[in-house]
Amino acid sequence: MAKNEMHREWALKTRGQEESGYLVESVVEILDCAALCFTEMGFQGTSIDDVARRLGATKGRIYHYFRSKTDLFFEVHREGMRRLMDAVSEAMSPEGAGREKLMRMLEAHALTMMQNIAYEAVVVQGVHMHRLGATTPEQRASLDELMSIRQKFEQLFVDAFRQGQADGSIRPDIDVSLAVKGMLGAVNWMTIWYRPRSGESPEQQRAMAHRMAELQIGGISG
Amino acid sequence: MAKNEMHREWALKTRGQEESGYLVESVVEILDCAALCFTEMGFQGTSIDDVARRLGATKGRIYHYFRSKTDLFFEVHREGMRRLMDAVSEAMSPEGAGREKLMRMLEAHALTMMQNIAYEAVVVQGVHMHRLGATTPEQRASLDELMSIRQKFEQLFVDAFRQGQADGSIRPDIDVSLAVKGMLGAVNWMTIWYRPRSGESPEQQRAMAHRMAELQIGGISG
DNA sequence: AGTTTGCATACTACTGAGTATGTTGCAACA
DNA sequence: TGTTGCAACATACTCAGTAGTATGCAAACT
Repeated sequence: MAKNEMHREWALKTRGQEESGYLVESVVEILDCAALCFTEMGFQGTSIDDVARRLGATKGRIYHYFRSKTDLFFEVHREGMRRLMDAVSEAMSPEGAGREKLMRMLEAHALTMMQNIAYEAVVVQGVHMHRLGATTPEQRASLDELMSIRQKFEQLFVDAFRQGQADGSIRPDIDVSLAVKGMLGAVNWMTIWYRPRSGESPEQQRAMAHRMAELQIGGISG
Repeated sequence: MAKNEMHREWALKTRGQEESGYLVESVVEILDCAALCFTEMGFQGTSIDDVARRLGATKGRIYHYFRSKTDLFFEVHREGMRRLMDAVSEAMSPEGAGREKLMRMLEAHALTMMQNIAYEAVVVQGVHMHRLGATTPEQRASLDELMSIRQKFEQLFVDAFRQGQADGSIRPDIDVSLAVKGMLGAVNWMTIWYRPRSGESPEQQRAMAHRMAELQIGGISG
């Protein structure tokens, strides 16, 4: 097994029944610290030594599991996207009018952002990076893969939107792409300003996510 | 006059009647190229040599006008904020119901983003950087100043919102802060996906800005 | 004629990604 | 119970890129 496949291997494992329970811990710790560093200082602003210092370890440990800094970033990104995708997919399942479905999806999106700020801030950064000049072809390939997932993610919202227009719960005269980009932008922007307040309960978080979704669906007119 | 004051000096001059017309061009060229570089590759990812190469010049030219890379970034940011502030301030002037006023402001914001993508993408990046660990105290001071302007900017929207709630044109039961952050997030996110299409007319741009503002105000319910 | 402006050239000092090479502990044979 | 092998790191090093500086130099200004 190639080094850089270890984490993905682990991801597959935990989907099944077994857990090695040791290697896992170590890799997750690295990912968590990396997510925090990338969130606080950006990709270029974070050095591998920064991540290592935060881990209370040295570069050796990181390069033992990840081939490069870019690889590390992508794995954090991938994990963030996975959490988002899972949450939104689940919110889609109980069918209903498109408008309500879309709102549930938005709410799930917002809540996931709030509960995984570090990982999701990296995801947002990755979307930024997409337009940035590619470095190596290998990196470009990884980035393209992630953007393809991102595209599917956005498509889920577009589909729900169209369904809502079809069933009359959403105005038919709207530029779907623009509307979806607006809604997702509002939610993604949370990575900038939202930080969990100490002692904030999950109920409070859910309430905020709900209000955010409501605003994007219903507007503000009195 | 200190080196790093040259551009600000210039900004003040153009506010008056006179223009030297030579130094100005050179500095503006640098700012334009810097804005493009920072937008495409990020602050940390851009080297001074990159900006110089894009200028068809060398470092010497840049360091002749700017004390440091950070200084250059801040000046681009400052210019971007100035354009935003000007546009939104003007949109505020014709008074009216809060809802319409807020919508005009949002539209002006969106349009300015579209017409100054490079500069405004740097502004958005700067907001990101705010939470990032400060480097030198001097940089921290500049950044704090810019964030104070940013705060005033956001406050303009908050005020308009409250006015709308007072005059009944906006629902009174809304968390103002959350709503404003959502709206501004939707517009700021444009720096990610919007790129002017070749041959796109100002009318088309205005139409898109208008639709974006409309969505944030009126929602999507059918 | 001397000074300043507006750059270019050449150099320094340092950071930081990636690598090569230990070192240690556990585990599975033999 | 040695001992062999490998995983999981730590240590030490290389080397390319880069922010910033020192200096040169022609043209413009005074």
